[in-house]
Amino acid sequence: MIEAQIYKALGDPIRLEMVKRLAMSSPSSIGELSADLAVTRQGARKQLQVLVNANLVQLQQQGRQTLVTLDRQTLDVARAFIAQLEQQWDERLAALKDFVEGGD
Amino acid sequence: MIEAQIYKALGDPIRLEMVKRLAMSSPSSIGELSADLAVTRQGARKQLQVLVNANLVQLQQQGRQTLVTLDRQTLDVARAFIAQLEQQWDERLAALKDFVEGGD
DNA sequence: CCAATATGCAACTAATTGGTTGCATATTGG
DNA sequence: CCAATATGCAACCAATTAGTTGCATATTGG
Repeated sequence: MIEAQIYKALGDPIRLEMVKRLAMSSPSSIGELSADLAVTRQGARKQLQVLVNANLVQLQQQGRQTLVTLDRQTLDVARAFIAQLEQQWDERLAALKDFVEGGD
Repeated sequence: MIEAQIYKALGDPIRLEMVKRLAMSSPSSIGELSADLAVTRQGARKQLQVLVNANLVQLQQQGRQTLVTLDRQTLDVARAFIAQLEQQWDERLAALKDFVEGGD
């Protein structure tokens, strides 16, 4: 279940906030991304690493700061998987409806 | 961050497997849903409760068994939120491209 | 009626996660 | 050059989660 790790990474308010910030302004430095959260810089850094491990973001050194870039492809995997579940659900529902309505 | 709880619930292989099964055959009984997983029935039941708490599924008593139904609306919230992030990303990217290309 | 079925609840342990503090190190503006 | 900036790494503690075992209870087919 490759996708599980992605959802797990998104399943935390701090990490989701980081992803939201990146959607608005990517790349950001780790410092920017960690500002004004409810945790220390090092706490935020550990959360960021979870996003890195899930391939939701990528890091790139730049002088004394590190830039964080959102990985759109991984977001897409997450979205597409849910869309697929929904499609299966819808198809089954339609089939059931046909069956119930019978020869109408 | 209401969505975080939903992703967190999806962020586990056992729970994601349950959701996948439900997309194929909902409603299922708790027993069916818990069969052939790598954990005991009670272990599976605890995982199922996480899905209930995130409103991803609903329970409904039926005689001696309990039926589990997938909640499509909640899946939709999860999918739509990611889609929105992607859209923001795309818009920013387009704006940046326009800026770089300047008066072309 | 009663054994088999389907499930629930609680206590407990082990593993993982979330967060902190303390210290080290590389880069850079003035 | 050097103080300020931006970051990393490791040890540690607290809280949450994952999973188990053991036992209780309601429903139902024969």
